Amino acid sequence: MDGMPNVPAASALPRRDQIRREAARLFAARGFLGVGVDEIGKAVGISGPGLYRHFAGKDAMLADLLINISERLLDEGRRRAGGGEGPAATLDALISGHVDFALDDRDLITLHDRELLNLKEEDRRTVRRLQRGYVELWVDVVRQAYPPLADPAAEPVARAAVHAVFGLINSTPHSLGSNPDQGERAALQRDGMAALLHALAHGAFTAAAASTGASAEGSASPGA
Amino acid sequence: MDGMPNVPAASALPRRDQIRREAARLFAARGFLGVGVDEIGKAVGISGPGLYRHFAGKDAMLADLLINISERLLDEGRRRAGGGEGPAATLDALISGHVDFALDDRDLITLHDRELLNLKEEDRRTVRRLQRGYVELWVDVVRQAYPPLADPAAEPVARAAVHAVFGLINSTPHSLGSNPDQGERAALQRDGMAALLHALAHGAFTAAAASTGASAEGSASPGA
DNA sequence: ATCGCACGTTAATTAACGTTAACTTGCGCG
DNA sequence: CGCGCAAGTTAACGTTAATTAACGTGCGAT
Repeated sequence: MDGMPNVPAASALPRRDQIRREAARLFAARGFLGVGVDEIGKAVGISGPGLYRHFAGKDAMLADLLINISERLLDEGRRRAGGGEGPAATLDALISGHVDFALDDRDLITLHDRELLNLKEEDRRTVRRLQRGYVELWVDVVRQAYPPLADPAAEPVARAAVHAVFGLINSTPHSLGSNPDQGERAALQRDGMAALLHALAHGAFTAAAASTGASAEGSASPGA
Repeated sequence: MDGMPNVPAASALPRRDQIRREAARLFAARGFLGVGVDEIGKAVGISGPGLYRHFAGKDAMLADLLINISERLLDEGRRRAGGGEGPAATLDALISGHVDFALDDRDLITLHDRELLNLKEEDRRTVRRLQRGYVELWVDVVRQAYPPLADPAAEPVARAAVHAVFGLINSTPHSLGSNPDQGERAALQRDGMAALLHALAHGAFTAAAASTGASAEGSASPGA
């Protein structure tokens, strides 16, 4: 237990990470319960139970993926929120970060809200805590960027709008063409999609703020 | 084969529909592969294989649910699109229809884009054809309502925006409080959420149109 | 050289699940 | 009355999947 002679840190891609990537791809494509461990093994060149040298079990792979993505989202979000710029620029940074994530880690974003129910209670709580932190981060920034949403009564509106914008940005997997060679019909390229999603998110928040300023923004307003 | 003496049409809720509802609830909660037929049976008061008197198999239940929801969406969409009003009013009608659907049939909306991969090839093609028709309906109306999007080069933008707005509206299951008695924190009531989603969708489309009018809207625009 | 461990392999174990078989029951109708 | 069928029941079957056991192999360090 002296140095670290056994750690293959110099290897191009550690087996563990290779498994992570393939597992994410397969889980995203066919669902956690829809892929067997043998299939994951085959995807990384080893077969079946050999995976158990690297992960405690199939559940542990999913937990690793979901916890890691949630942590990365939250960390990067905190980093961008701490940029010391104005609320508007901060919100832009948050949006860009999330858009990049959705475009570059499509598999993980898909898993992130599709497979939460396949986690054991403890891991699910962990992920949910991280997700909640991330949402709160956004809610705070959005309310600073749009004064009408800063009203205490508008807090549920801001929160719902944040969730909705997540759904908007995460819609990418459904609309982006799969193969890069030829668009299935004529899909947008990555950067165009990023710009569009950014604009859409902005438009949604602007509309949320505008809708709040008008009539009843509180809890129960009967009638039209 | 004379009249129809055997059809229990007068019953309060035909067994078949009861199964549909419970299966949708369970599938949405824990995934198609995550619930067993015994569990579905127990939910409707019969046990296990008794379901096979009403459906050809578990696959058939999911297919029934997904095809039905896709048909309902498309039919209602066509109905609202044929209202003979202006493009703006038509788009409003489409949005309202989809919002109602997302709020009132949350389970089905969840299944709609979560469980498509668990269908057999033929059923999957059927559902995809219906979904595609629904998307085309929206794309046409959106492009009429927002002239900048009518430009042929902006067609991919319009399509992506439609997908994104679907993701936005369908985010409801994640953000709406589950139990009606007491909001888990302080969630929006149904009508408030409907109004908000409507406004957000509008804002997103407006932003899409605005973003198109400005710079390069074509395929590849290098640089910033 | 050889000990020991990281990393795999294949075979066995166990549990769960979808589906089918064989059998019951209650009710409408000639 | 008693036929016949819709609608269930429980038991059995066959498959599949996750996990564990038992067993190899190559290499780095003493």
